[in-house]
Amino acid sequence: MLPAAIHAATNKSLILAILAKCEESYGYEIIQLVQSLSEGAIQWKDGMLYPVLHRMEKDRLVATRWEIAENGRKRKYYRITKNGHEALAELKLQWEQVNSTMNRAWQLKMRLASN
Amino acid sequence: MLPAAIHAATNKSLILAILAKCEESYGYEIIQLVQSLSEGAIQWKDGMLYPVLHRMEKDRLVATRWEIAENGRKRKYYRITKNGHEALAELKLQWEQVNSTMNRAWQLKMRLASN
DNA sequence: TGCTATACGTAAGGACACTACGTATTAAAC
DNA sequence: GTTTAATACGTAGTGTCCTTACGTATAGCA
Repeated sequence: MLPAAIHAATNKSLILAILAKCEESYGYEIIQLVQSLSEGAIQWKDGMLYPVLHRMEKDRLVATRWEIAENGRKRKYYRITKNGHEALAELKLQWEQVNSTMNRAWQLKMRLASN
Repeated sequence: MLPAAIHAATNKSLILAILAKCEESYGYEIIQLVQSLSEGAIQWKDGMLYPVLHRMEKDRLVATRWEIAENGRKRKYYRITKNGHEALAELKLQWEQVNSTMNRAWQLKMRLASN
């Protein structure tokens, strides 16, 4: 399994990116979407996702409504808010900065002292 | 400043990548190298770095020696171990998987249901 | 003499991942 | 008909680890 730190660094971004494109989704489906998007590399347990969603709701990054789905099950649907869109843009920028740094680090060729 | 989660997800990789290319480095220099590599995006405080280095030493990812530097200061030099090289390779692979997922998430075009 | 840069360290608080567990419904398998 | 798996939500407790705030010490410069 991926390290906890990777999960912590990516969970909000992934959820927000998914909700930015679906008009709505719900916990169980998000877990499957992330697994599909990552080609199996990221497999969230439900106990890992729900606290994140609750925190994001508290922070007004997402809004929710309960509904009885067509299959008779009770579901809590999440949608992204304006705050959520702003947070997503910022997280994306931060990720790109850090990813560039990681790539530079892996390509280091003994020229550290001269920089 | 970057979120704590980003730091947690990247600090070991950055340190190991730097030490894989320098034969040796030390805390204060690593902080400056990371700042330079990231073009200022990542600015570690010393109190954030040293606990990470100590944990990595305990986990045998790095080995250390004390030395009096040419400027008369006492320095603790770190070098990467075999374990460290292996950990770096694994962390790099994990990062690439997750980065691919992030990129796919940001490029989603409403085709979630069909996958 | 005082300030800044260099260089190391720890303590305490807080945030949060992760496991384990609990509840409930539907559909399929046996 | 009964069990199992899939669906769907949730919380409690443990442990990890970031972060701030300190503390120690030397060198160089104004």
